[in-house]
Amino acid sequence: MAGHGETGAMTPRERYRAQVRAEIKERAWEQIATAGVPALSLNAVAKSMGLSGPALYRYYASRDDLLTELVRDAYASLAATLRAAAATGADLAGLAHALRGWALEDPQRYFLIYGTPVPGYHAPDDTTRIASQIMAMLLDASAALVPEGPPTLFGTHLDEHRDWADGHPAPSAALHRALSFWTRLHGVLSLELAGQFTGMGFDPAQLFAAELRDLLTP
Amino acid sequence: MAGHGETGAMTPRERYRAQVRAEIKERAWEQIATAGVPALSLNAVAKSMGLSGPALYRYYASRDDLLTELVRDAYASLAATLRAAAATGADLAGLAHALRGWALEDPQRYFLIYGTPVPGYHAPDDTTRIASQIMAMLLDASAALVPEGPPTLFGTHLDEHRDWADGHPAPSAALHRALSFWTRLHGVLSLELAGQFTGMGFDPAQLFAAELRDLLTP
DNA sequence: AAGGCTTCGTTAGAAGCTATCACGCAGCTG
DNA sequence: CAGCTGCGTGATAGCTTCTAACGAAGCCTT
Repeated sequence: MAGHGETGAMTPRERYRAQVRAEIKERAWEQIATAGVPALSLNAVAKSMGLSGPALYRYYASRDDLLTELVRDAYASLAATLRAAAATGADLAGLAHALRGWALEDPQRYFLIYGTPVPGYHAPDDTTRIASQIMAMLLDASAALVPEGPPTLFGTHLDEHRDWADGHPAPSAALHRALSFWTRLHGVLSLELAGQFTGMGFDPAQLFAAELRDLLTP
Repeated sequence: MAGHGETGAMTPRERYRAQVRAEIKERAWEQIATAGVPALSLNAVAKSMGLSGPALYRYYASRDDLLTELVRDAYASLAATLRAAAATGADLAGLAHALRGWALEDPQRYFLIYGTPVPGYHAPDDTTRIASQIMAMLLDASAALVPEGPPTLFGTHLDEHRDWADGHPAPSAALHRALSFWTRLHGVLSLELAGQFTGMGFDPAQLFAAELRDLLTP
């Protein structure tokens, strides 16, 4: 039942195995960060560690398996970042700031979660669990500052489709705000990270800030 | 100086060549649409046409070359769609509708333009020209219905960085609106196309409509 | 109309990748 | 300390992109 990150109470073999698995992920990360996911090569990772190609298959069943693990880690990293921000009393704006910082830290990691989907690929179940944790944090922060107002058309639609909120007591206006928060910030962020604004002259950070302002003061 | 799409005044060789190039792109498109860009294989395309692998290199210098051509076509297709909508008197909402329809028609084509960037890759120059044409249409539509109002913070920032508007006479408020239009709709659309809303129960179209409404009535 | 030149498609091959297998060796474990 | 478990290796199959050399077909000019 060991082998889930805790370094205590492991046999030497398990310790070694965990260490090698971690180093493999680290090297894979570097490759992805510099050349993108399609350039990730198990062979190159192995050679960069002084190993021969097939050796990696002792640690990951396939290239897809390794990638899945990286997706899992990316989700966990984002959730931890947002959780840390929320723990220090950050409101929606604070979460937005944390999100942007996390994304700029490693754009390819962001795209590993929110980028172009591969038609065949299905994310593992636990990532959707983490995703709903992230959503829960967003809902908390949204509910904390949702003002009075007439119910929106989409809000009434959400009233009948709020299963995804997983029993969260937030009013539908907060659900709507959380979704807009997500989609708008992703809109600015993904286009910025993709370099779609390069050469346009303006500062993407200010566009992000403007979108955030518009989101918080309706 | 021939060979740019017009079928008239071509030697038989040029005709044949253009035809084969078109069929290659068509097959490549099918592969991308069903299995994504990483699954695009020149070999498979060749075999599906009854050719042997290396034959394709008479028509495209490399796999990247073919992909670049597809990116070009995707840009041109989007621009044509928006232009057609604008020609029938569509306002910003009409453009949004056209954009969404075009994206849903072939999600991978959308991601080919706005999806995860490959760190090494640089889009050819003419695509940025088409991109600025698209931007010009957006600016036209934005300027057509920009109401009075106090200048936004980001608007004043744009006043000093409006080179990308390419001499368009729209006020900075219209520039701001066009950018928000772009980023917000891309935010909803890309997440929807990526399947990030699947299992959440609500209707992405209604979220799109809500974002559009919010965009048009400030 | 006939020769010559251009272009096309082929096979063969190099280099790279994922992934599997069989083997030997080292080290943990009882 | 003996034995078993797990690790790393090289060999191999099959896939990929892409280059090179060769033969054949067709267009163009004379």
